[in-house]
Amino acid sequence: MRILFLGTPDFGVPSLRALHAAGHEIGGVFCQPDRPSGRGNKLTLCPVKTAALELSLPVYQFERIRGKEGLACMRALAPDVVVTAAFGQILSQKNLDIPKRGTINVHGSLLPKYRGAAPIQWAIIHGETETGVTTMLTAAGIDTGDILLCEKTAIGDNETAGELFTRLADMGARLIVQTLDELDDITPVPQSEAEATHCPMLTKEHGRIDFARTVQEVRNLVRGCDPWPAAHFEVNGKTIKVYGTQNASGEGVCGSVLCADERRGLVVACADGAVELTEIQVPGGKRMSARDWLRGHQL
RNA sequence: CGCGGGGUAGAGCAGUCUGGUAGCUCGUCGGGCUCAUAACCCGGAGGUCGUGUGGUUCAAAUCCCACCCCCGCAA
Repeated sequence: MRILFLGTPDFGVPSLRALHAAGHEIGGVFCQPDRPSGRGNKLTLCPVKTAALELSLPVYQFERIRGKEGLACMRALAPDVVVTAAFGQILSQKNLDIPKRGTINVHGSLLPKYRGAAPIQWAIIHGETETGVTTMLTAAGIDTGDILLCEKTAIGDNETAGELFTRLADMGARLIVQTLDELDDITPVPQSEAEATHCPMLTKEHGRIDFARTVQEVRNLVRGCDPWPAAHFEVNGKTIKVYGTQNASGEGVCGSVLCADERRGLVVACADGAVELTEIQVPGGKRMSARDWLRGHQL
């Protein structure tokens, strides 16, 4: 089938590679425009573009794919199917009308739960024990289209968003290939609006740790915000990022530091107990074990 | 030329401003104490101070120059 692939960040890369490897004709890869980013504000290519160039596929970038130029470009490429994977722009009905056999999206959750921009992180933050990937026919709403296939997976007790992200991206790649293979035999199933939940795009503010919550909730936040935006809290005007935790013993006013020495580690009181922050990062410093950091610093 | 912090022993840091014998905590090795210990005491090993056949100097971790690498913010 002649496919147009729309994606921008890492999540889409395995799907793009898998479709290419499966022998599909990829008429074009669309991604967000290159933007200045990173230290020094250098112009940075997005992961999907980098992968597309490696595969010698033509890349198209539009500020608004819904715009006249974007639509014209898509039409000119005459796709059978459009595949989207974390593209980052919302398609209009005009975009959706272009491919003969429809637009299919790969999403990192078990729809209709966790519609929206950061389903993987939110699933962990909310303490879910199971998630998955879903392929669906794209409709005009955000992640509201009829479901084609889905695959479940358990979330590990200590699994971080970054780790789960990688696993789901690979699962999504297999699932999108399977979906296209079996497209004629799959009956699309409408989503249950009653069960639908929507999650917002993650911001740095979402990573702020509220020690008035339970130990488990704090630990879920840390896992779900790793590696970005990183769970963090302020002390003495410094932002300390937290990447690793474990249960600890102790009681105290929520947020109070119960101990901070290299022997006992960095322990903070929460609503129903205490949590040890085992891996941290301070501004300008590397990620390191809290005990290492405490050898040379005081809190 | 977006803003900023940093590279010193296996780990984490101080020392740099004000140039003058390389320090601290931990780990490690050996010994001691203890019913015992991640406790305590004594002793030891371990460093081209990011790189430079760079500059200044009687003397450079420290001042000057160039380069490499790591990281935070902002996007």
